[in-house]
Amino acid sequence: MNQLTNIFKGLSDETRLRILVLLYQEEELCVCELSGILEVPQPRISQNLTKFRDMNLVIDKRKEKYIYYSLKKENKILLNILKDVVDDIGSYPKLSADKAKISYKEKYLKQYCGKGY
Amino acid sequence: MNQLTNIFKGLSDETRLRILVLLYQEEELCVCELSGILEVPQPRISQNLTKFRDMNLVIDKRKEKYIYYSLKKENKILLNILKDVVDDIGSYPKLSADKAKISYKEKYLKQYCGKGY
DNA sequence: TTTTTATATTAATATATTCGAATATGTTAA
DNA sequence: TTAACATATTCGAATATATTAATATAAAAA
Repeated sequence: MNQLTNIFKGLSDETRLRILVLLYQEEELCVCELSGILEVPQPRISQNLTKFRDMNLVIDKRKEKYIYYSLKKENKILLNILKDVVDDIGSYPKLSADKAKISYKEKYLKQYCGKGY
Repeated sequence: MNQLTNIFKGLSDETRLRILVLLYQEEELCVCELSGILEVPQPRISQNLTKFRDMNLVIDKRKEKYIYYSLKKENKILLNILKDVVDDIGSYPKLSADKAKISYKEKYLKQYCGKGY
């Protein structure tokens, strides 16, 4: 039950909610993409992702310079809750705006130079 | 979106989650029933219910001596989330135990003497 | 009216959270 | 190796939240 209240605590902060909603909509995102899309300083993104990892809500995978985060698919409750939110995303302009920015995510890989990742 | 993170904040505390889960499963409960079922002091129940009322998550209705609280049916997001939790209530022994105690709720109306309420 | 019961509020204190600044670590590229 | 970049960690200040005890209000019963 602590696991459950912790999930809600995770969702109770705007930045963290935005991160999780983005990860629900996009298979994986790295720290700098999240920082760029949300316009939130990198350390804050990183701190929150660390908490999520400690809570077993996300996993991380390094790909060269970048570390990509994605939701743990095993956590059904979290996925169900995020589905509830995303199903109603039209009611939340900020979440919709974040989603729109996913298409431009490469922009936030500052060193991106067409190498295919 | 603040409304949304506030809902999650509401759910992120064990006592508050238990209150909302009870109200999801039972049309209405008064303060002393909640206090008795959860074994949590009355002022704490009352304070949390006041916050819920301020957030438009519950409504209250006086019936003689007692004040009964119930969920606002308009808040679809909250109801959906509570459904997710209750659908998996078997995973949360404390929530299941609370639910079982609903049958004895009259016990917590200390002045109950068979008058039909 | 006085007492009892149910609920709400307040004040004091303890605890937790958030955020930014500074810094550290790890990786890649030159 | 050094420089540049991506990510992580630590710490302190400001703020928010939780908890308890004491007390207030309001309705019902005596």
